[in-house]
Amino acid sequence: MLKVYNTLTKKKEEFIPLSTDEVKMYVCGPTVYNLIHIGNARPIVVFDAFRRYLIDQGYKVNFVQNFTDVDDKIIKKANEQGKDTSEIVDFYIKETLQDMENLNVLPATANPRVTNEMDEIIAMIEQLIEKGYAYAVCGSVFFSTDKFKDYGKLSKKVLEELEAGARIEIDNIKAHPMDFVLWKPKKDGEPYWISPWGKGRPGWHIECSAMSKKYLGDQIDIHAGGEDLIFPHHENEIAQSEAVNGKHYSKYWLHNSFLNIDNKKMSKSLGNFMLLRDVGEEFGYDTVRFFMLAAHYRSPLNFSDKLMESAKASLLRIKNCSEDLNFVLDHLKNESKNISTEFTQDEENLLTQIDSYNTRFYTALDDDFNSADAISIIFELVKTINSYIKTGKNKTLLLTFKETFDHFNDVLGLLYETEIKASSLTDEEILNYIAKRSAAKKNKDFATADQIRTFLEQNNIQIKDTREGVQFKRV
RNA sequence: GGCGGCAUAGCCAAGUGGUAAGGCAGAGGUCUGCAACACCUUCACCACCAGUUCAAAUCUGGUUGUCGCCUCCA
Repeated sequence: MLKVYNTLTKKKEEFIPLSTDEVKMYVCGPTVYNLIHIGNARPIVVFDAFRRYLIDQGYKVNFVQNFTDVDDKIIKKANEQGKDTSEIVDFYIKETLQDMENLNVLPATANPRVTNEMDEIIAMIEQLIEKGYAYAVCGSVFFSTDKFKDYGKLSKKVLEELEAGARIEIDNIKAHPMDFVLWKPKKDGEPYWISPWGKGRPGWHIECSAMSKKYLGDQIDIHAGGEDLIFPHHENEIAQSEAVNGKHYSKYWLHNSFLNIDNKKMSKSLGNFMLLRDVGEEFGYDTVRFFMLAAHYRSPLNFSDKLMESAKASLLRIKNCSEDLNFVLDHLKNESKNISTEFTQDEENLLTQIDSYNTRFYTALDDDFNSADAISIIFELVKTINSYIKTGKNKTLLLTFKETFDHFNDVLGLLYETEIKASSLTDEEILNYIAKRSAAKKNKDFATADQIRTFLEQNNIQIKDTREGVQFKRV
């Protein structure tokens, strides 16, 4: 039974979707004015893995992630570079989608862009005005926070206290200091759309409410994003959506904790961010993915080169196991005499062990998606497999190992083909060198043997001596 | 000022009432021509104080430290 921590109730709750076989999930996407940083990558990775788990549980997941493609920072960047905003936006959306692919993120069911959804956004604002939740002043439209009685239910904030906060600028065209903007009037040099209130563009919060409504309907199962979005973004979304639809909006609100750098929040505005692109190229995107899933999504996670090195070494252990297992199975194909059909007592015990790994793996993920705990089970399985393949040859058991191991890795999306550095050598050439090295070893000409090994390593080929022969892989 | 999170080995990180998963790094060993990979062994009284309990890292109160939200932010 899956339980998730719901920010709305501050409790772990049993996950029961609105419909028995489908889950509607909305994750707030990035504002596209730069390549995404590794902090942006955390919700992307974590909620992708969560989605995979739901799929594994038999749900069809309708997964929507938007791109915010109209925003002050985008306009600023366009002006700086003397380009049209659409040019900036198209470029960064393309690059962000590439980053997601590099992270082995499943494509979303829909990736709506704000600028394509203006009709829905304007229509929603009109309805808010009609229902008395919003008012227009001087080309702006504001949401009237004190009209929505549940305002603050997600962030547990009380209007009066927010009002007392010193950091809120008093804007005298607003009826209430906490009212937030739904539509802002056009300024010089800014892109604009025509609305009943004049030329302008939408406020940030209404965009997600409108896109979520259009692509998923009035009610959704899961709304997810970074914890900093709880207030005001998600709080305002609830106000807008529930005011218009008259229904409870999202059943579960999931928020990931931050990825910090030097124990400080990383953000575009603080300027202490690292681009996913750079980190991914240096340590491998699969390492980034592993790193993020190796901690619980609601725990703060610190980032450093040292930690990435460590994560890379950890992941290598899983990769090596996968390769060794495949190698042994491959080897067994050509060698029928070694295939035993009877299980020894030890092998029977291992089958029981696999069952227990399965149970523990699912128990971990059922408990608020504890991917860190689940990964620890993978490592236990790795150890068991590594021990067995040293001597064990039972094909049925080996296949059971493989099935379980691959399944665990698939649920988290952990092992996938990453870009392989081109080597000028063909497989045939490599095998040739390996044969030469083996011959040299046989003649105790170790100098030549080592020379060949070094040569191959320089060409990004790693070789490994095993009982069954020499393995190689491109790295 | 208001609200919230966190504090577990050298590092990272699970565990939320019955005497501490897992990974990296380290040490010793097996394997190897040497290495890499792998395997075996080894490595924590859980920030501090008080309390509840037969029993607490785990619950309660307090202290200290730390991070975040209240403003664009994943």
